[in-house]
Amino acid sequence: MAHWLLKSEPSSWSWRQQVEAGAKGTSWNGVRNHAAKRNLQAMQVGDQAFFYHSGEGKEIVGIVTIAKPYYPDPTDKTGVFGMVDVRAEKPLKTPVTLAAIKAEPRLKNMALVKYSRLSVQPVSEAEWKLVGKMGGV
DNA sequence: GCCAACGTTGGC
DNA sequence: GCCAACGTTGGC
Repeated sequence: MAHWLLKSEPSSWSWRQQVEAGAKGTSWNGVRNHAAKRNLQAMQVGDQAFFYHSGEGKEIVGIVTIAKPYYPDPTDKTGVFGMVDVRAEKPLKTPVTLAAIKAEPRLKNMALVKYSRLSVQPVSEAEWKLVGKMGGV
């Protein structure tokens, strides 16, 4: 099972809204970047992803599960981009901040640090475990 | 096909 | 509010 990281500005879509969406989940739409698209396409149902708040917070706040694999994004008129469905799994007991990630040498290769603008990122098994531990999961 | 200009993202 | 990174656009 692969792991991922999804970024969102809380002002447009927050962890709280994701939780309130409940078990049915919601579509992760609006991705308009080809590298991010490739990651979305690689996702499988049951994969888990960190939910990261950019801008306000700058921290990983929760874990979501992929509920539906890649399908066309109706908000994209060009038809080039797609999306997946995700549902909130659980919050981190302690949010893991970007500062904490940057301060941890074993996380220096995380995409979040190296490719900060990429909105859908892969997370390695080692990174997933360590960040989970830091977050009290 | 190159590259300058421009827009967007997101950390600081 | 600034600016670096980076993707996209458009002139040549």
